[in-house]
Amino acid sequence: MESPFTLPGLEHLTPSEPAAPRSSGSPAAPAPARRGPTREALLEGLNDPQREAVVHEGSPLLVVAGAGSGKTRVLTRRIAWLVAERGAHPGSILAITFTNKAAAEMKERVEELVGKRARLMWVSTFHSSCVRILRKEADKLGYKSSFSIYDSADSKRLMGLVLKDLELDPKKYQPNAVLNWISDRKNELVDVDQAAKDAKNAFEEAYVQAYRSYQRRLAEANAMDFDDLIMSTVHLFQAFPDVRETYRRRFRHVLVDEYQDTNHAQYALIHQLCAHDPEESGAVGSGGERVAPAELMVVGDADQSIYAFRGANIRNILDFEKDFADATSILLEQNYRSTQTILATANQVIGNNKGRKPKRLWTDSGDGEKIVGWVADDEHAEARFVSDEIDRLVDAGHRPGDVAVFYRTNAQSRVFEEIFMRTGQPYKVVGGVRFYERKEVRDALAYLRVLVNPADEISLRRILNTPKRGIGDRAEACVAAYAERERVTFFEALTKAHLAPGIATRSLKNIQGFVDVMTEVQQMVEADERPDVILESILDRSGYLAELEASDDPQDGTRVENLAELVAVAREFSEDPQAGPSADPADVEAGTVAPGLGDFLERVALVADSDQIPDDDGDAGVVTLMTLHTAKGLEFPIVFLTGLEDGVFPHQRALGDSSELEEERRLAYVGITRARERLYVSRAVVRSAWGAPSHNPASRFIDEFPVDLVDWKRTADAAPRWGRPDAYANTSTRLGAPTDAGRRNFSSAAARMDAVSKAKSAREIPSLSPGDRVVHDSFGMGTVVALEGMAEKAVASVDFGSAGVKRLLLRYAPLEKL
DNA sequence: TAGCTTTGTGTTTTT
DNA sequence: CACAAAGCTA
Repeated sequence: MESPFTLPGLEHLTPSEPAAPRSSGSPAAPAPARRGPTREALLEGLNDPQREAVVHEGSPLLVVAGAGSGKTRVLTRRIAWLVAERGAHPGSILAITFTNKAAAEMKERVEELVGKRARLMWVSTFHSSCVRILRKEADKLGYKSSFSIYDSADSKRLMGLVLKDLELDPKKYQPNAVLNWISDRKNELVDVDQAAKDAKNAFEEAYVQAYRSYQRRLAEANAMDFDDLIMSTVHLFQAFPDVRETYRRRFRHVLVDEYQDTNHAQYALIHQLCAHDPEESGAVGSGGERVAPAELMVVGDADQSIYAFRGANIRNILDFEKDFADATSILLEQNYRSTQTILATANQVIGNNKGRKPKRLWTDSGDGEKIVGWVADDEHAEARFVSDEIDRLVDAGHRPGDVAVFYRTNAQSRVFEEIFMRTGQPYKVVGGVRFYERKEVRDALAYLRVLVNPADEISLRRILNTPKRGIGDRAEACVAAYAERERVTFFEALTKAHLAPGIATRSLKNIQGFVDVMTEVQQMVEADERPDVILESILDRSGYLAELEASDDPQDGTRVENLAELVAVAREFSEDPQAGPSADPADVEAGTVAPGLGDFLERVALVADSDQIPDDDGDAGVVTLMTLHTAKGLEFPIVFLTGLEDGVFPHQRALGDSSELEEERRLAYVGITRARERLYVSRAVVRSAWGAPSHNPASRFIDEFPVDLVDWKRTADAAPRWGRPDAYANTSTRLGAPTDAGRRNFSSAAARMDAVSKAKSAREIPSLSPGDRVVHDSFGMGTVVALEGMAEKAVASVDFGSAGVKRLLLRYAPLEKL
């Protein structure tokens, strides 16, 4: 079965090559005499079910892997096993992971086991794999191989244009709502025509119209959105059975991680590659020789399914045995990560979900510490508790790098950042505002995208007048109208702007200048110049960099720095021959595809979380902050689970819906099971959102914790009723004051009052000069970089480090000189 | 056309 | 509250 029949694109490769010597620090067994690791080495340290999963052959396999049960180990060992023991060609292995980080990690670990031939495997996310396929087969779908990938911001812009064109009431049809609807369709593989048939009312018909127009414009722009990447690949396989056959033939082993998070489209893709061909059993011989389906192994845990909101369908994992004939299941329940106390808590919490398959994690490593609980008066006090506790832990010999702080929503990170900044505790926020989402970075990337794909209208319009070059809305509209009328791309219309009616001569000249720069730099692209060189060149020649440098707004200074960083990223990419996630590794090896600008853009589009990889060793002194969603797949010796309040976690939106509530509970399960040794849980009695304080009851999940396993060091009873006159007493007095009874939004009106009175009473305008250190209530410590305006109108620009440079009106800003 | 002011919108989570 | 988009004026 593993005989090396011809693999597309792999003919030139020798199927076996000696494994690279392992580094001495490798945890695996010592180097074996024959090539690759020994059987014993590959199975060493595995328990029975793990071993069974590694060596299983012949039928589709579902591995139900509880949290911390060593599933990554099983996956990597199995891949190594396939290569070393069963003679599988690395190029015939497709391993799908949920994040790029997981993919990189898995690749590395397999490479440690079997050597550098592992590089021929496809180990990537669904999206990256699909892009690889689509780039090769783009022409069959009417696309060019250079198609752009639109992220949600691009999609939103495009949808804005679409809705305007269709003259739909912007109040009733908001871009995001329409896009979510379309995304749902795409995840269910419902194309425009099918959606049209399904439309039940005028409202949905309007959505369909938007869907149709949106798809048309995407195609015209030679662009796909995230969901298209999966859906189009499935459609490609459906419409071109021979193409599908090629990939079925190629991928003899398919492994899918985090299977519980797959949506219908992803399921369909796997099914097409790995299920028995339905046509095959019916009319035998009609299609000539058919290849037996690939061996499939999926790994997942229904209890960790936390992406239903994004279309993930737990059904996929629950029904695996029905979907794939003769499937085998293996259950991994032994946990190698956490203490029994932590596991018992996790088990009990998740046990409140209905209709799940029974599973109980256990460990033989002992009970460990009790869980520590804390009820704080407000979110600042909660953060202070976390900070104090970390200090204590560090004094006791723990490393800050062993500590993670989890919260439900990104916004909650602020108070922690604030306190850590104040105490000087280094920290790292994973996720949140991303490098690649900053304006200047997006602008730069838009330039690059247009260079690669001039049809990309959204990117083109973004940069047309950025930097300001005197091409206004009016001129842009004229060009757009001309493009529409002549049925040419927007870029083409720009080159022929002189033919478009109604454009001012001045605008025309500016347009020509822009077009000239773009076409000139395009020649660099065609000459396969390095991405970093092209980037520097376009930043320079477009005048973008010059505008930022000439600006006296200190924020633009950080923008320049960010662009420099982007150039550095591009340079690193250009110099890494293994870089392009887009290219088939087989092609890269053969030297047929060199990573170019297109590959760089793809890396940026699909690997946008590259800066959030928490290294194991690099950051021993740095506390990690992240949302619970981001935490999935990670582990930390010490975990703080914060904001355990009804309305925060579980989230407000989930409170009324039992299935959403169950998803929140799974999220809690994920959070709890990240902890290796110690788990802290905390909540705040009062939490301010939008500047309006709200009083949240304890999270219902807290009631689901085993009572005797949690040691509440502080409870709600300790809440201040007497003693110091503190903020809450004041707040409630103000809230209770009837003066504002006529206002619509009672609490936010009170909050506004609060802000005003603070500013009036306590605030004296601090006299500052550049270089002064200051503290801001929410941004923390910063350095004054510039001052403008006088007295009441004085504005300071303050560099808050990771929070960026802010311009603050001193009259109101909660700023204190140090 | 550009800069300023006003208005509105968002806080789930991500490829 | 903070930011983006839209609207208005010079």
